[in-house]
Amino acid sequence: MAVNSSTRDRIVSAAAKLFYAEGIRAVSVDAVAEAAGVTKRTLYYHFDSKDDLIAAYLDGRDQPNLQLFQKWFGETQGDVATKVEGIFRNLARAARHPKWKGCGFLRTSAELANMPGHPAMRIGAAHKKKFEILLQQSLEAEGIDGTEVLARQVRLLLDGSFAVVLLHRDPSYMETAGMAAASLIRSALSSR
Amino acid sequence: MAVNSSTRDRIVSAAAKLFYAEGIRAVSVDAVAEAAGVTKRTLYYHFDSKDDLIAAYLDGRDQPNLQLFQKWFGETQGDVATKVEGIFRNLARAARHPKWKGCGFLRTSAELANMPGHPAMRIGAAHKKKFEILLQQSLEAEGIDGTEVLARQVRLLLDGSFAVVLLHRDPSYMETAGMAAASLIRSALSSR
DNA sequence: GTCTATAAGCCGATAGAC
DNA sequence: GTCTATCGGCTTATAGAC
Repeated sequence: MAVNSSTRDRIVSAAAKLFYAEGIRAVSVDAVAEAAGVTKRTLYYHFDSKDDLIAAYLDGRDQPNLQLFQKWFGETQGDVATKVEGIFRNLARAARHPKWKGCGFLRTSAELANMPGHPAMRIGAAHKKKFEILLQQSLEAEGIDGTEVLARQVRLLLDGSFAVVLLHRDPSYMETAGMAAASLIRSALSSR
Repeated sequence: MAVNSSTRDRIVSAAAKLFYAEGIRAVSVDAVAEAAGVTKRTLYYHFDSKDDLIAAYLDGRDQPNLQLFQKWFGETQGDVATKVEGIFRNLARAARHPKWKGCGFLRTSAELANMPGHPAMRIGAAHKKKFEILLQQSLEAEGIDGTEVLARQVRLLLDGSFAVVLLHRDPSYMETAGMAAASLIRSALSSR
């Protein structure tokens, strides 16, 4: 029979909360199991290893995060530069929440930098690439040239703002990044 | 009498190599002591705690890193936009080295995100701020307006490229970031 | 599928000798 | 200032019962 998926989901949910709040290597499998209300043995029934659990954590964040960015882009009124700037403005608002701890994908990749082939690295890279492609498609719809490079640059500003704000705890950097992104997009718009 | 500083230096040097290569929490105090050729008790004579050692590691990287950036900026021929782009080009070259693992300051801040008041966070923030100020001064010398915002934007692109290249292992993002930085600077130059 | 119990070893940090 | 020896606790992961 199929596994009890609600137990698995509870474990992933507890892992996500703890890994994001404390960091991957700072959180033990014991702590995840306890937070999920299961024994460690049950956790190891559903996941082969802690590495497997880390991968499941990031995999579960992929679609929700992308949808949030799309929501922020879609609900901002204005041209495409303003809509992209809206992503950064919303991100700055999110970063002011006391529980905000940067980007889980980037923080995990920083922590697992000594394991380049780790499944979590592959999932993180794919997630970020999807964001880039969504961005590129939005830019392309405006008839802009060189959208691949432009989408990469906006994405560099986005990930830069995650890193910088995590270090300084000053979300205004996200608004600065949004201005830079809008400026780069407007340069491309004006040379159509 | 003064402590034997060469022993201390050997410990910091061993810590730097290991923390950068493997990550902070992945490296034990035992491993650092062994790599430095001292016992753990000697290490704890020179440092109060592992946290103290982490701070010493980052503190030791502050000036060398800043001087490297200044060297790359200074040796690149051209206007200030081209010179800044030179930093990114040199960084891309460095990132192609197999031992490159991103920015030690950013990776440490990602790993210690759950300890905002950690001495290492303060040292990292100060280091990055110094880079921003050096950049701002170079831009100001060209008679550019709004150099504070511009220096922040270039720095966001720099730290973004550290994060992105660490995840994708594709140093070409650094050249893309350098193009964006040069583009933003040229916009400011042309409106003098 | 979930439990209790435990393996086997590593963790940061310390006591006390010299 | 550096050593040997060790503390108490936590680490990932597994054995075997139900």
